Amino acid sequence: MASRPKATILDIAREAGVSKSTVSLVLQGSDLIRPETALKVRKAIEDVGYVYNRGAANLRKAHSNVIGMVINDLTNPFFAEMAVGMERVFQSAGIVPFIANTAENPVRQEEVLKSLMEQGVAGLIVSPARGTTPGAFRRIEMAGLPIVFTMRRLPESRIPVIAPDNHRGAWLATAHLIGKGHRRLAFFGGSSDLVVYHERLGGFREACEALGIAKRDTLVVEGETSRKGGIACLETALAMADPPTAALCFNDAVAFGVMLALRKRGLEPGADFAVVGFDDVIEAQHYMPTLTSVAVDSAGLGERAAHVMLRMIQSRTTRAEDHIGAVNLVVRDSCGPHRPAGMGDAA
Amino acid sequence: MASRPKATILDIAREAGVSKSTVSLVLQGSDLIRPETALKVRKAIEDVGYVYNRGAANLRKAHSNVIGMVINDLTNPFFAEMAVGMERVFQSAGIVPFIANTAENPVRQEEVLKSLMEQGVAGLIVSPARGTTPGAFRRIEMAGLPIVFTMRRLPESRIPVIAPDNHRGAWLATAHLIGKGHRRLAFFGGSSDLVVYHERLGGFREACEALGIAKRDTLVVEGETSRKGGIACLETALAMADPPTAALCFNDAVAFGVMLALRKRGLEPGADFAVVGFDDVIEAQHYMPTLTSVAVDSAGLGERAAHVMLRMIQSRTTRAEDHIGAVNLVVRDSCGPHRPAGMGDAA
DNA sequence: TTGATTTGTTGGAACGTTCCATTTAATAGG
DNA sequence: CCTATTAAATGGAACGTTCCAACAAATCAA
Repeated sequence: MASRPKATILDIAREAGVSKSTVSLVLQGSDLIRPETALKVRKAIEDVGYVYNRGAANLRKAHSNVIGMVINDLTNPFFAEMAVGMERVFQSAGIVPFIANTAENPVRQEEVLKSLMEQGVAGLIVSPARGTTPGAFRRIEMAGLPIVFTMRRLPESRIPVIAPDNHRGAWLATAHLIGKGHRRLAFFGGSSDLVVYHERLGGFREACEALGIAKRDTLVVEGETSRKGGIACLETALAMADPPTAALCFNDAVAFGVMLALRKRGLEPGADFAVVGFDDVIEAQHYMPTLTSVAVDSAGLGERAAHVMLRMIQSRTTRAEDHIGAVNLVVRDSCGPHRPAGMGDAA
Repeated sequence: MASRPKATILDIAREAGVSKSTVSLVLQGSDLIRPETALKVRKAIEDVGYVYNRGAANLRKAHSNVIGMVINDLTNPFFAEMAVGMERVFQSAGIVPFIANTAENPVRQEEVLKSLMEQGVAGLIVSPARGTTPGAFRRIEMAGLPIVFTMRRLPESRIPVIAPDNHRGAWLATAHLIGKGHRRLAFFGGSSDLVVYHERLGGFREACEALGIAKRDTLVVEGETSRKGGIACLETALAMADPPTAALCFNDAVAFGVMLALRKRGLEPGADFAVVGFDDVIEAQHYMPTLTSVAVDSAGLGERAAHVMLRMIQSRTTRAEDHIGAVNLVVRDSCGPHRPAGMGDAA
């Protein structure tokens, strides 16, 4: 039913008794058209139920108003927060972000990128899936399409990156744990095929060294970056001879998993074992106990990425500087009481 | 830099020494082409860094392989879970879903829908923003574009809906609370401009009536469908003369807010006040206490929606039947231990 | 040999826009 | 009254694909 053969600009022209060029001008809001004519045209547009065909338009002007946002894990609230930040700035620039999920699957990522490019997006904001091959973005770069990475960076690539200061964040968190008196520390979750992993782990290691924790009192357990991964990490750690008493987790999801596993063993997070997360997703302040975490300002990073992208599009360049976002440690309850509450920040 | 004037099918033809028609055939994987020719062409494609222009193609065949998914709140994990379900089925059908967020803003929704249509999507899966005007989808229907609603339905619309059995879910949850011995019940969160709200509230009311709770022992507090909304609802309720001892919440986010607010007042969710959520997002099983909630099988609903959409596209119809998904109550700890515990004395 | 058939390949006309160059109409200057 | 100037509207040639009708070469039937 319905499905008449789709109105075009010519149908409108006929309906309004003008030429297609006039209609086109009206559609673009040109002031070369007499207001009354424009009105007549707009009415016709409404009448025939016209929908603009951007594909056809792009054929001539190649100036799409959509950018693609490719995310490795949509179910991580972190990315949703970031997306919201981006949308804020894109909206006011009249451009629409389409989001696509790769579910951490490089093959899927390839498909999604292909589709987005074919669709003629003006730019790409990507958080690459784990295991992305180095050459995966060559075609996009060759096409001269603006692209920025968020959160993750690829080993050799020259593509600009917007990411938090992972090194410093990990350093701060580790120092906090040591300041609490812990002497046997662990780093939980993540895997070494991620550059971020090395950054965070590096911060952890340096802080340990600088603050006098011997390397042999330090434990690193790789694992999935999810609650499940966190649970597994804790199990592994507690099975060791001289188990750690505190852990910095690769991200909040892992931290939640760790706390969960502690509870299941009858241990109290904070009192019996200190845990710090990374990302400071909204849930962090709602957990029991509330989670001390490295806040990375996800929405802010999203906004920043969007701005960088806009600038790249405007100046039609494919280069831009990296941007390392400030981080700060939000101290809550998951590392035990830190003095009488009162001037705490855990809101 | 870079940005050579973009290779087209003709450049490939020249490079490979064949005609553009041949290239086109190769791109479509036609078996009318001699394998060695195809190989030659594919090599040329690689060499010139060609990217297919789907806009141009659609000009002729109008057969896009993307569908748009428009959701009202990307930060609600519920939708992420649903999106993942959809993606699963779409992927195997070779179609790519693009997700766009409306942030519960009808104006934004309008823009997003417009953009998606202009882009020539093959169909639309929409969870309408609150306050969507009745006519918002007229143009889409006029265009004969397949569209299905998820989760929410519009008052008068004939657009097919995929949603959980809200009425029954609320009924079950309410019955559970009453079975626990509660006699003064509240319904927290949501607002009456949502059809879902009336469905859930309806289930709540009917259960109360059927199980002998007088209407005056029943409290309904509208509010935002977020943690913040939940907090506000609880404050309001506890300020009443004869406060309720249990609440069914519009969704899990509200329930989390309520539990939070209880804690802040020194009350223990489950023991001092029972709360039930709706949606059963993953977090529900990780909270302290774990949240009793109505599981709606979000991923399953996503899959179902995707299937319906595929069928609509194939049979090029714009009609389909509603689908009401089964629900079931997942009992956890937020309503207290299983014995008919002490009620009464709140606040 | 000749015509018919099959197998690969190809030119050209769409598709719905934009935009340049032009035309037409109206206004002003002399 | 004629010519410049300005304002408003227009025709037509792109843009990068698909697909139909047509073609050439090779194979087959007689």
